[in-house]
Amino acid sequence: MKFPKISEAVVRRLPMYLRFLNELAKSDVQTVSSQDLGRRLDLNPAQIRKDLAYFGEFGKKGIGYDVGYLVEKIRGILKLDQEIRVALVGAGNLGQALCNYNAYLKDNMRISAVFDANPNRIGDRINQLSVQPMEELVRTVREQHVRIGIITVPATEAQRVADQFVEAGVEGIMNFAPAIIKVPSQIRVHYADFTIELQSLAYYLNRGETEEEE
Amino acid sequence: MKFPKISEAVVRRLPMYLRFLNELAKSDVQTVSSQDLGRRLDLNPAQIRKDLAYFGEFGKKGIGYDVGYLVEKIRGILKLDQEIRVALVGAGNLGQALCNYNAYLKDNMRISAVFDANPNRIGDRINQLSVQPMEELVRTVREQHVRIGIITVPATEAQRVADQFVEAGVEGIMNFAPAIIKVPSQIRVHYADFTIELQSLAYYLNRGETEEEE
DNA sequence: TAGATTGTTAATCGATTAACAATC
DNA sequence: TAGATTGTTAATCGATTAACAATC
Repeated sequence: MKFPKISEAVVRRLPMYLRFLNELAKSDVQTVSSQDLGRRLDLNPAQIRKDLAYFGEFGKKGIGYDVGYLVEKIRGILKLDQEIRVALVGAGNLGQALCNYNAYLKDNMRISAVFDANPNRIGDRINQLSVQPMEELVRTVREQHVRIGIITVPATEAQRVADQFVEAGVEGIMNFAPAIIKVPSQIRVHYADFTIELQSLAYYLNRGETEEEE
Repeated sequence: MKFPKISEAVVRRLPMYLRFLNELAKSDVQTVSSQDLGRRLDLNPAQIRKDLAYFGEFGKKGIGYDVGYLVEKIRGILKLDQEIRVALVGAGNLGQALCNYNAYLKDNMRISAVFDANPNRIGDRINQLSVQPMEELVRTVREQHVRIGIITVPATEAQRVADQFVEAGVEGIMNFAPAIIKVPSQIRVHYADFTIELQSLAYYLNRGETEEEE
């Protein structure tokens, strides 16, 4: 199941398709066309067909795509047909939020360990999990076959945590800290950088506007 | 200060430049070249020069860019030279995390009001702010001249909250809920969709790998 | 059969990169 | 002056969209 060189843009659309398809499945919709998908997701139908066609012929001409079948296929492509273990470092507000989201991530991703550098937090229970000290990270991650590491620590600590994850052998890192981290090239890093999102949003505000109707 | 049609990609790089420039300024670095920036941010220097040139001639040939001057310019472009008020709806884990981040967003964005639909949370204090009931959203947002709304509620409630923000006159919305929201076209929506980021990360994992050295 | 919709090729559009004259 | 680096034009690359034959 090897695929050609797929662009990042394509890969990032797959989870969007999946989410909508899951909604459709829940509503017992059997079939969906690229036009339906496009209307809902604000995408060009041709783009959707092209995206899917990179991975196989999932549709039927004249009919569209079988919802259940397409869900299975996309899950397979994204490797969500197996459980993927995740570890999180930084049990602060954001880290706790993500742990509790666990339900949300249910789509076969599971946070299976939480770590923190603050001794006061060690042993705290977050959504079934007990917060562990940093010293146990490498061993635990290896033992549990954790494949993705989530970083929710201050920017100054991000690189250090990333190094530990790398040492422990994770394959991907999701970094919420506002910092660029350096890792070996075979390890994939995705950023969730809230500040950048918010600052770029500011660009689109209307200039000035401090004067108001009183 | 009106600019030509700038692509989203360019706008999203500006905050990255800003962040690194701020670091340089703190280290008392006077001057930076597009090559320095590119090395650090993993971008092509030509791209950086081109990005900046959309907005003016900020550099000196043979020298580079003055760090302090460029910081001021980018802040102006992003409209961060004025305080931008932000309101947040959903005082759950994630909402609280973002409120406490307030320090981080200090770059002239300030969360000035927090709302929640849960009666038990009304009046709770989060980082100086008292959680208000949804009924007060429209009035408060108008009074405080809030320009950006942050949504951190469950997906099922996201559209309802967005509608309220729109009614109250915000100019931009930052949506953390895993749901697409519909708003009038003059209102800008940015998504911070953690699930999509994580699922697309899974794509890049190595297939299979459940068998391990034991 | 007529209508709908896919998969795919070709056309278009836009973004990134290279190259270089201008100049500090 | 020689070396460095910008701003900008031209070349390249890649992604999106249009179009349409195949076919359910």
